[in-house]
Amino acid sequence: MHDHAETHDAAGCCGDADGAISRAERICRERDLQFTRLRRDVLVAVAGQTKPLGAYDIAERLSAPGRRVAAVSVYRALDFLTENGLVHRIASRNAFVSCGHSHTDGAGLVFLICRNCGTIDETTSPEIEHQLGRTLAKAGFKPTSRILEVEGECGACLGRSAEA
Amino acid sequence: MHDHAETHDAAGCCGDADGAISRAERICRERDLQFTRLRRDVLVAVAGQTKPLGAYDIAERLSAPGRRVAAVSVYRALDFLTENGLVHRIASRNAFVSCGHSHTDGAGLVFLICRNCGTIDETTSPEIEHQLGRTLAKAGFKPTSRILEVEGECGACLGRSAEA
DNA sequence: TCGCCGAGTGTTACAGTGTATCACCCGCGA
DNA sequence: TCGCGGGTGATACACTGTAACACTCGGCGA
Repeated sequence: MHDHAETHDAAGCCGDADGAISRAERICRERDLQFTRLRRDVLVAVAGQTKPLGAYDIAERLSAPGRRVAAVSVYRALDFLTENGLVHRIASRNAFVSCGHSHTDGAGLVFLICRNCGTIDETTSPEIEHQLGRTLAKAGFKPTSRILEVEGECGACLGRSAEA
Repeated sequence: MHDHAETHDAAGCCGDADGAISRAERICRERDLQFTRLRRDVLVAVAGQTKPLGAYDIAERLSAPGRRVAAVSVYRALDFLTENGLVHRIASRNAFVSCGHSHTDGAGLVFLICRNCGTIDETTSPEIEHQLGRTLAKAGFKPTSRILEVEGECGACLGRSAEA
């Protein structure tokens, strides 16, 4: 897992990598999929961050003197993880974040990307999902996937700039 | 302009390149910006399509035996055009489409991307915009820009597959 | 008129992102 | 034991985007 696993095992300090891992294990067991070492490592790398990581960043992090992880392998692992809803791709950044919500599809997922600190937050809004459904129906469009990403300044950064 | 300009000058046949051009000319006049040949050519190339074009596609289209247009130049023109709301970037495709709506920012722009035929449509939904505003406010997030892209099957393709 | 300046463009080089392809390993069932 | 399929390693390559510098051209003040 990671270096200071003993000092905490709940959510918190690092994007809750442990939680993501156990969720992944459960999902793979349920769907009869392999949760291999590479896939686990990639998920840990992504989950240990609130900022999005590029595939090449991940490859670099996982590579050590003894082991070289090529970007291709990372992409394959990321494909697997995104297909199973464990990580999300941030289209506007060409980067990936681990999924916080154990999320029911169609929850109206919104990504909040902070211009200032680079942190990515997720929210959901059933109302947006509902309105979007109406809009699509009116347009005669049958959706298979959607992305909603908002860039701006997060609450924490707003607070910091206000007090300065 | 384009080859058969006389046969029509309204909307229609080719994504309404002419309309886009005249809108661009007006905007540049209003804002005291230069609507140069390169910028016009790039806009024409993009506006003549309902499918999104990559920057390199555009460069290729604009290049002719006598003139070579480098991708860099296209990127610069695209930056200019997107800044002024004349074209939009489709983040999920790394590609660009011309903007149909003479659009007031904050209209709740939605891109509908057809999996099947590749066509991109725009709609707007003030209701979504409204809900999104509420959601962001609740999260304490101050937005500067947003993207909402939906992938799926467009009405035309649904019709075609139904009749088959 | 001369020279400067700034915007736009051309050009080269390069960094970052993503995919195709083939080889290899390894577990598993026939 | 053999073959098979999924996962991985490795190389090569295509596509996307940016940095840096040179050049042109029009405007403007000395």
